[in-house]
Amino acid sequence: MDETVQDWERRWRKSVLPFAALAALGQGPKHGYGLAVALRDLLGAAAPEGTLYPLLNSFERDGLTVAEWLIQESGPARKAYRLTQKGSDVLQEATRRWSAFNNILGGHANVSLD
Amino acid sequence: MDETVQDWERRWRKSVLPFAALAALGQGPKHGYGLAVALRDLLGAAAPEGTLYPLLNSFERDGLTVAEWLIQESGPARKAYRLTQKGSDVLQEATRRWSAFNNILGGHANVSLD
DNA sequence: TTACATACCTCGAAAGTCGAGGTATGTAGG
DNA sequence: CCTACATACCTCGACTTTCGAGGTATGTAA
Repeated sequence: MDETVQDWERRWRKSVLPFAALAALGQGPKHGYGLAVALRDLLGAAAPEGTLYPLLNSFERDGLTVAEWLIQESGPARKAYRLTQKGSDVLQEATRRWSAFNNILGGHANVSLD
Repeated sequence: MDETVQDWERRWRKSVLPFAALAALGQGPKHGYGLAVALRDLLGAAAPEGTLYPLLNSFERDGLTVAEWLIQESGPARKAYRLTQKGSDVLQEATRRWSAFNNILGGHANVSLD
């Protein structure tokens, strides 16, 4: 809201981006640019491409996604990323943890995150 | 749960730690070691000291906390960190965003984070 | 032909992470 | 007395991550 919090935009984005990207991919395969657009809608702020593409590479490196080149009749080729089973598992676990920590933040501090 | 998710322990900790630390300080002033213990209870995993102390320094740098040395009659001196008004504001905003994104993860995807 | 949207990427400086190690005090056990 | 452990702080350096800037290319609309 006010500029007090502005300094934390960066930190917030850092924290939320990997999970937001995973969640967006969980709704169906997406290519880099399409994911950037989806994240802009989801988070209200653009994810820098210099962050997004290395992040997608790390997803592949960790076996969370597989990528496939889609050649179009018109326009540049697209590299589409699809969640693997492992990617789905991680997303589900991340969702569980996010929710658990949300309860802690909300004051129900007797919830464990183990 | 299983080892599939194990790789994401590090990423999860990275994401959650700044907020968990801020939330823990929101329940009252703490010194570094005490915060480490509180976080171990809260997150079920120890925050490395090599991460925690630089993080606390960044809190001070950003004006989220003020520190005060407490000399004890017995035992080593403690450096206690207390949230500033700005720190409180940031914690409140972070809590709001965490919750909003939790709704998105939970499937209520029409919630905005702006 | 200028501009913008789509679509990919790299580079390099800056920032952050974190295991290892260092310093010091107090307590408990052998 | 020596060892070990808990408390309590910190730095160092290798590593990873971030991200603004820049580069390449296609298609559309003014």
